[in-house]
Amino acid sequence: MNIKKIAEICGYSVATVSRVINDDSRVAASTRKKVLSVIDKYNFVPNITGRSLRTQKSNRILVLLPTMANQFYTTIIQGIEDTADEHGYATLVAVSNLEESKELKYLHMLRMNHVDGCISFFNTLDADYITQLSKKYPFVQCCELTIGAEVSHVVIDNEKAIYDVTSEFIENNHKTIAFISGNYYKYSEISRESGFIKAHLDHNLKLDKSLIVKSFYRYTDGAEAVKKIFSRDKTPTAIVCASDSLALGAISELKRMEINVGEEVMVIGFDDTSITEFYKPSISSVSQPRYELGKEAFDLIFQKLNNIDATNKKVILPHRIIHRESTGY
Amino acid sequence: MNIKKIAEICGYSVATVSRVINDDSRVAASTRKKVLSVIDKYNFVPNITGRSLRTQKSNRILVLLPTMANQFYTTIIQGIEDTADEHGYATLVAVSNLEESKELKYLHMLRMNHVDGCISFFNTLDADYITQLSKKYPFVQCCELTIGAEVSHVVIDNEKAIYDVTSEFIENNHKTIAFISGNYYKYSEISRESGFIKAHLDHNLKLDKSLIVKSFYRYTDGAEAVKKIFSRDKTPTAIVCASDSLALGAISELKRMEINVGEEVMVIGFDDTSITEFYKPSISSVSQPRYELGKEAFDLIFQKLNNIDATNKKVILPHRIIHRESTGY
DNA sequence: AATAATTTTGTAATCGTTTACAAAAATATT
DNA sequence: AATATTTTTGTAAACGATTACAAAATTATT
Repeated sequence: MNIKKIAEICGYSVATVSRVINDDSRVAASTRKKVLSVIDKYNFVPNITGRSLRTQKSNRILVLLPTMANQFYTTIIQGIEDTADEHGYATLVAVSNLEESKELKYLHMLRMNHVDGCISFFNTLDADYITQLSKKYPFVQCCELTIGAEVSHVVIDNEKAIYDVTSEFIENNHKTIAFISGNYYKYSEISRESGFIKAHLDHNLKLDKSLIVKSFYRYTDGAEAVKKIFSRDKTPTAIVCASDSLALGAISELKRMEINVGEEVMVIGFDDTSITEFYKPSISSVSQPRYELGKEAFDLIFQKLNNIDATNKKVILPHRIIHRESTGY
Repeated sequence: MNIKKIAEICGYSVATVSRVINDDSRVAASTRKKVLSVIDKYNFVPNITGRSLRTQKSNRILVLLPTMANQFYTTIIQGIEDTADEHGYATLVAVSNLEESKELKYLHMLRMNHVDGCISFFNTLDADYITQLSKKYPFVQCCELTIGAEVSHVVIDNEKAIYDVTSEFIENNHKTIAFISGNYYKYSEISRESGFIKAHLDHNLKLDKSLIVKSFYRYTDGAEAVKKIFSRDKTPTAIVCASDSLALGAISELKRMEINVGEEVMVIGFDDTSITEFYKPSISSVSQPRYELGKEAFDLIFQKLNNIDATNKKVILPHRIIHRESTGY
């Protein structure tokens, strides 16, 4: 079944049928009614390929993830998908594995009109490239951003999140606080670290830089970091972690050392992935509004889809600090 | 840049250029060389929309998940994606949320040629529908299957997995063993339960049906199940769970009851999701070969993509039982 | 009632490919 | 050298939609 057959059955031209489909005002009410009834009867849905070829639009957006293996993304994608669906867009998910070549390959889909826009969660490409790309194609960064790039994005205030967490510890009389983070030198890491430092400054607490440990985000890296930190003279009474996996590793090492987490030492993670709730002790964490991040990301790209020259918006959504056993609750 | 421009630059017709692109043998070697150099120079990639319209193929497959919120799927999808990519197929991921209407909506993409085939992880639709669908469109079930449907699928031997696990417990002298499962009445559940029962029969161990508890797959359901089981006279010394989340809930409840998991009571989960390794105690589990399941699922659909009448294959991949602290290792 | 203005409909080109079929060129056979 | 065969190339029609533009039908204005 295609538009031509529908047209034949109706006794109108394909142009008229097409106008009905696309809600074009210049078609008589009576005609519209007849055409719609035939469309309905045959369950006709216009072929998206034909339409895409003609309109040079695919009505698809690409979601570009650094990896699939992170619980954190699933709810965000759901938010994107639901919102995209409402606006008649399909969502395609692809994974770059942090490889620039794969990233370029998928971004090539923009140039080829295979997708109309891209929501990206992490870019290895530089600010200039991203800026230029975003001038020509609807492009939005979500949760991470390329520092210096002119592009719409939606994030939480990573600096403030860690600032708040750290300040809370300081206000509860913790004098020695450690910070375990990743070392990709990306926006989220830089701003989280700066939040950690700022909290010390604002509360006149002297900060020993050796309390800041950086490695990767693996579970084992959290454990290693704790070993390192606790080989110092003055050991911390609170540990701020830049991810839940780091917090998990840190806590399991502390348990091995028979240090009571939540009493002797407080630990907090980041992202509030499902493991935080189930672990013993349950892990306090900074929660990002995942579904809303996804929804907002689509809203942002939708503006660009309708007008590529729409101004770049920088949206910041609120985070929440969730206290569980690992911070003594 | 399009094929017409390339043709002009080369001084050949679009037909010849198209033949070069599609590795058609009837083009002179010298011509091929010239055309390829121009294609290379301009970085030309044929427009997939134009091609799709003409060939009535999209070179895309759909992966239909019941939910995104399960770590279990990520590696399988990676396996599908990598293999699909090798064969020039793009992978689209969609989520049904177990709603029949959404499932139908996405399957409609098959009829509309938006995708060439579908790999599905759970179907709410009945065997007849699936059978008919699979006759007309490349369709493969992965990890789950619709009992009675004639369709290619790839699974592990769920019955044998639980049979092996249970048998091991029996052989290690456990006399009272509980089984906690979901109650969707899907293939995996039915076969796992039957493996549990069969192991008892084959080892002449009497089975009290009240030791089989069914609910959902949530963490809390595992905890509830343990409460129920331990309110009996004769409490079990081993618990077989149909998922890791159930095992997690069970273990945390046992801990609350101050029962030593891995010594007094053994617990094993299913799927070997990342939490199993990190929890305290670490959780034993049945591991499915996730990447290979994905790879095989694509291989199966690839056969159907090339010949819709290819015979339906039922592939069974090997599982592994991984022992950790929760079974005393 | 004739004309102008507006609304409704149709014709045909277009998007970027692939592919029957035809035509031309190259090679083989007599 | 003439003809038959094979190889290589080109022409033009599809695929299924949208959309200028033209034409026809309707309505409004005089």
